[in-house]
Amino acid sequence: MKRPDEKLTRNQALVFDCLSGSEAPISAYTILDRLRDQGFKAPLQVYRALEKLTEAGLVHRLESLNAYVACAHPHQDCSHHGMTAFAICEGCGAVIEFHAHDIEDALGRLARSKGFRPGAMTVE
Amino acid sequence: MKRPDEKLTRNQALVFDCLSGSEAPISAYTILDRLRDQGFKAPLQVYRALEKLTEAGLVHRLESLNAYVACAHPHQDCSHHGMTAFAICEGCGAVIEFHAHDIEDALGRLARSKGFRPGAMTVE
DNA sequence: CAGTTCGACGTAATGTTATTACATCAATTG
DNA sequence: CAATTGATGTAATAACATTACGTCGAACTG
Repeated sequence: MKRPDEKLTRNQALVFDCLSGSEAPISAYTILDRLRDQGFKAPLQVYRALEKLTEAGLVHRLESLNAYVACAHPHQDCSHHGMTAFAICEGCGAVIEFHAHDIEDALGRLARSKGFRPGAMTVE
Repeated sequence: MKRPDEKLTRNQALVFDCLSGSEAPISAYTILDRLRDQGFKAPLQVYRALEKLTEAGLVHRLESLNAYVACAHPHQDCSHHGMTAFAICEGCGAVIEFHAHDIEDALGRLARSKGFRPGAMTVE
């Protein structure tokens, strides 16, 4: 998997590679454990990296799992895509990521009709 | 708010009433604190009740908040409704719960087209 | 260059959310 | 009655996440 490491710091790159190399979503503490050999010692090192990567659209958080996954198409900028939806296999943990603009629009309209201004959307 | 307490045990009824009486979603530990006067002492008392109430469709878990909320229309049986979607105010925490069958169907079709058989859906 | 600011980092401690393990008790049922 | 089942009580622990505080180095600014 390609890694757009242009502006990534060392910690961010390590976390991103760890996620990219994982078949299924993994938790922050799993990442921590896997990066102990690279010098990681504290959760914060992972969480700080995850925060930046998520902001950059390179990583997504799966709310229903408390786990993280590398973006399936990091060349595009997911952070500009509005909603990202995930299909998650309850058996093996495999994740399919997709963008459905029609669904996003429909949800946005529904929310607005209730007086909400859509910020983030979670669809899993 | 009406409470369909037919088959609820004491603990389940207490937890349900606590959620029903709350404006915004609250965490399991907040529930625990609010029920200390009623004899609650351990997280498990809350989690066990939440599990049953959720199964019964009387309570929903908001994955993005790690919090719980009473069902907005417990007379219907949400557990038979497939997807339940939530609009959550980032400012005040107010929640609107709604069912959107067209969106549910569209998501289901998308998931199936990727080889998934839809189990649970989270839309927030 | 000196001084300042700012972002990333290191470390420790703590806070929050959820589960496991094990014992008890009451109601049902064969 | 014996056996099973489901709800409960209590304690301990696991899993996930944040706060607090100090250091360092790069980039800007005078």
